[in-house]
Amino acid sequence: MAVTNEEISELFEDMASLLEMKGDVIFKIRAYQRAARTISQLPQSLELAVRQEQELKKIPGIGDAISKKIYEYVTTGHVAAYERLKADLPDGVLTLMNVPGIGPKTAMLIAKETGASTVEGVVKAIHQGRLQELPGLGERAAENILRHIHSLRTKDQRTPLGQALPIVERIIADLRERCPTLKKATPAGSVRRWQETVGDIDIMGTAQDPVQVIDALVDLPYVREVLVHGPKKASVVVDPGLQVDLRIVEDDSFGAMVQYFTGNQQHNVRLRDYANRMGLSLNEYGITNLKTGQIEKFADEEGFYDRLGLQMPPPEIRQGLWELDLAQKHALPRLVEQSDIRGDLHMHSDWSDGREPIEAMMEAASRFGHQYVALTDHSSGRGIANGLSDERLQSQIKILRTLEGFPVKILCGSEVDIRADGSLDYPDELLADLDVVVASVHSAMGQPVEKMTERIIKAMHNPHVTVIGHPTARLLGSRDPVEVDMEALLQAALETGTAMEINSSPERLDLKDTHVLRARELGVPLVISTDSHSSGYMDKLRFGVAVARRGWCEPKHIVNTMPLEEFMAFIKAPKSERIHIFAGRVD
DNA sequence: GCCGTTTTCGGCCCGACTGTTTTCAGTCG
Repeated sequence: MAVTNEEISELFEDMASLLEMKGDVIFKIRAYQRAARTISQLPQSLELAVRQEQELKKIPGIGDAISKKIYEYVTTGHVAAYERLKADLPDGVLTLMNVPGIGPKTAMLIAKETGASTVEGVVKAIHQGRLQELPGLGERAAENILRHIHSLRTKDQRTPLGQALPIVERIIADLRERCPTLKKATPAGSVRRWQETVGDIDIMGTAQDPVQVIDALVDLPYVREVLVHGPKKASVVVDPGLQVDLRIVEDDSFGAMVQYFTGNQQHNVRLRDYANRMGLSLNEYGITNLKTGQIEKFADEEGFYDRLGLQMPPPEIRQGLWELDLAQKHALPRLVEQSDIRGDLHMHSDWSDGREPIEAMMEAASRFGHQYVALTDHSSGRGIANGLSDERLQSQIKILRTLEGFPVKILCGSEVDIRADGSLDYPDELLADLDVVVASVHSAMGQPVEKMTERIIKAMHNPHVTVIGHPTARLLGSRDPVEVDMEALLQAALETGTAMEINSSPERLDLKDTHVLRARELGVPLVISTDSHSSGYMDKLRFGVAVARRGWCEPKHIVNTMPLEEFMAFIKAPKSERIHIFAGRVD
């Protein structure tokens, strides 16, 4: 059975909770929590690392004891220390912690004193008045617990970035319109880090009249509920049900504040640890000299990091992994930017399921500033998407080859279905006429992992397949990714010279950030495409660029940053040679 | 349990909020 990093991360998170219940040393507990959070965002599967006998201790926050436990879990399926802890404590204590407001201490107290081991048991204990009598708890606490039980912590209460970002932009625009004194305004938190989903929205600003801005937020027509309304801070819930926190701060502490609220938490923990060793203490107001007690303020983040002798890491890679080590050496990578992208290799016209004619798409691509663009309408297997028959594809190719009047170089392409058995929808002779072939899975998504992996790898071995489109076929919040051995796909991509797509569509973001980081490590060619179905969609490119940045990609890691001539040479070369061309770029 | 520009021992991020407390513990981000 495959062991996922997520599973291992949860195990250590649980171990930390159990240790806290037992009243163990807080620093040991923190160590487990740190390890858990680091593991949840690692690019590479720990199972694989163990099997390849790699050194786990190189991972920050993982030392002797934890690496041994990882080894134990991967090889035996359980961790003895964890089982012992669980056996020592009342049943169900971990379940109780699913209620917001109930942490390890309270869970332990409730389980021990009331015997409740389920959420229902807690409700019963409250109705019987037994919970209220416990030391440290009272009527208010019981009321809060009851209220929170209705909004149980579940994993999927996060909002896709694609939905959150337009809301942020609208709020900032509306505040600007209503408050002339609003100076700076920027999102912080997971939005600024371009995380694929966000829990809430943080906005930081400076203004001559903070009250005016705070009041303006509270009065916005799409504010559904006001949670907090103070002179410098407000928290509201806006229409689709998303919490927005706005803070207005003094100009001179804006840098420290934005840094603090951008996180992520792991990054901040490591940064403050690092600062402590310099005799400095960090908080959201500035940098304090521990000896003199003097506080320095910072109007911008660059100054803040600079005071610590660090290069400022882009928000997307503030992950608490290795960014601070590189920042210290002033050796952070120059991450890819939207302006580096020279072409879009995945889009549809009204020949299949796009909404606009070819000409409109080409006009938009030209306006966007692309040097080249591939039209990739669906293949015949996508009946529902009005996929092109062999004959229609042939006539489309003819039209595209003679289309004139666009500054952008037009490439003939197709998004061809990878059928359930790994064969493709078009014969090889037809595929050979195309410049760019994006091969994607759109059907039989429930296949077991071995079959799905084999299926996609078979498509990679086709000499005409340029790119694998949205490799896991997930739809954020609505469709789980297909089960596939990503490591095997990436290895096959290397062997066959096939590129992997970063699909920029905000509901896909597929490959995802951690896959991209792994692909980058291995040297797999990556492509950032939009999968546009209308001309207005092309600017979704920024989402794909953000995923690439979260995967630490520089321009050289992305195939479609190549200028036209270089790109044409790349796709004209046989696949077996492409990986060498690409590697020459990366070295 | 982890880690090293002061340390292989002795430190370990920081503050806000809440509800329960008369000075703090627990939870959260």
